[in-house]
Amino acid sequence: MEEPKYTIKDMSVKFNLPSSTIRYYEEIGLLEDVEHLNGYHRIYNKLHVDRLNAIECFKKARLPLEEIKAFFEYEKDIKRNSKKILEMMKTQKEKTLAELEKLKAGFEHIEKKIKYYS
Amino acid sequence: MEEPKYTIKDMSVKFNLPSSTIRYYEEIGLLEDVEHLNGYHRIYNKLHVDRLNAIECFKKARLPLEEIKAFFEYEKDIKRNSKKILEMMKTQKEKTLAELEKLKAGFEHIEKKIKYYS
DNA sequence: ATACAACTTAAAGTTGACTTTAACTCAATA
DNA sequence: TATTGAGTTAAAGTCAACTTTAAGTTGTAT
Repeated sequence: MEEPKYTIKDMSVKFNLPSSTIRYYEEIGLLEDVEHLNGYHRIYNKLHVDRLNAIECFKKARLPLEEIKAFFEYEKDIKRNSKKILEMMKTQKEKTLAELEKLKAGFEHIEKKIKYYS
Repeated sequence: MEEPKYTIKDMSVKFNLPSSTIRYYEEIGLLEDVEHLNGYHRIYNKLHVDRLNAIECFKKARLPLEEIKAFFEYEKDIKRNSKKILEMMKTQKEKTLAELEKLKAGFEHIEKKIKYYS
């Protein structure tokens, strides 16, 4: 079975991201080893799909792209870096939790306004 | 009883915001009618404290400052605008809810990583 | 063969929410 | 009275995360 390949348009549709953003992620090193057909058109594979999925997850948790990139760098040598990764994720867990609390508080403020103006 | 007055430093401490940010909020019209002592030093009152509290709540719900400003504008004529305000708040409720869902999903992704690397 | 849509690059521009800078003013303390 | 620390203004700068632009390339449909 052939490995599935994707054009930038495929990826753009799959992830609902503009092509320019996908190119930008490559430029800043978030997407690596992108094949260029005839040294020109980009071709993506399953690894890139997985990578973009992970990026989207981390984005939801509000990790800055630089942090996400660092994570992938560490992941290249898990043996050496698993402790560092764990530390990083735990730090991020706290931050995300704090964000969640703030957002919940904000949500309740909005709900109060809705009650008041109903 | 005298109405309590606050310097910009008081407000900065009270809200844990840099003075420059408080000045900036005035500049973009989020804080209004700020008294200037001798036409110079800013003096804030209870209304400004209330206003900044509301701003902080809306910020937690991730309303852009422009939206927050629009809300305060509408609030100046509640009779005329209560319907508009309600609509605005309901729209925002949906957005904030969507944000909450995304953040929760992100949080779970982080938790998975922590389990994996523990 | 040619037109055309879709892709490419590098560089510059955008957005929101501040922050910093420089030059100045005022009030309080030594 | 002189200095100092806090506050002021307008304007420019910063930052992350993109987006747009301009000029060029390539594959496909006529």
